[in-house]
Amino acid sequence: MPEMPEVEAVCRRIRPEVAGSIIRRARLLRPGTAAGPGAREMEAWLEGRRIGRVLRRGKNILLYLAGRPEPWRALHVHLRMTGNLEMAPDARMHAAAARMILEFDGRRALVFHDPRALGRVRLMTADQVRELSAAIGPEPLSPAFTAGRMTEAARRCRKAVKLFLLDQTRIAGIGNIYAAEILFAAGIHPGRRANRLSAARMEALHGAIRRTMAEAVRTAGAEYGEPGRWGEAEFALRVYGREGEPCGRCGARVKRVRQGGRSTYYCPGCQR
DNA sequence: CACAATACCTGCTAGC
DNA sequence: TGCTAGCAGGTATTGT
Repeated sequence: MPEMPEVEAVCRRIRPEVAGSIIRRARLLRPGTAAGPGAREMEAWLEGRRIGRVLRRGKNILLYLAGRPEPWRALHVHLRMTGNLEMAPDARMHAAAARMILEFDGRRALVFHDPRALGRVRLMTADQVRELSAAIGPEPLSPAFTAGRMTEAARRCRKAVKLFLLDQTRIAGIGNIYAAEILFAAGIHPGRRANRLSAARMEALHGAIRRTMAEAVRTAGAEYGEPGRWGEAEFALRVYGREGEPCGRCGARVKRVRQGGRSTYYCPGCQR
């Protein structure tokens, strides 16, 4: 489910409780959830560690763990489609979909919950964290993400612009919903080739990415008093999930097409 | 290399 | 009511 704005909201929500806490006990409740080396090994390394910073890069969550005497590591969490991280007041109280539990002092725990079990956790060395970050494109809300830099990336991509937006190596954090909303905001047809957009459209696309993602971060964050909800109620979706409904701007029926095996929604009147 | 298709999982719902 | 096909906000892997 979560795209960058929802992942950011998860980080903001758990950070005050998690940062500075010591992991008394780590439990991986499903073998496949731990990517790479064994789950038992990972649990053993985690126990007794203090969590430092809680950072996000694209859709990736990194919980930094003090090493001493060995070098620090980070617990990398990817929520994929249905994952979520939540604080539980009591580690014994968790749903069937709990995949990892990090128990802190006095029963408090951070629970990785993931019904569909596509999410992954992995212990990373400093080098692996650097590699991960280097493999991902710029954060859309960072100063580094300029119209110029985006245009350069797009010029090298012959795919449909919708698929360009979803490619994490080019821009970090955009997913299926916001890609559709961004293209609606920019007035660009999702099937246009990324490398063939005019300079004016590159500017429009860049602006739409920044505005849409900024708005989504605000709305996803605003809603986070309510655990388990993903911000869909606050952010006004104009095309996503609205197949057959009239476009709020021009009245044409919203269309759904398949791109890269996934649904794309767009307004044939507004997006050319 | 770039790109497309498929695999990975479970749960929900629209339609019969 | 009960079944099933189709779909779900992501990405690693495999194939062309």
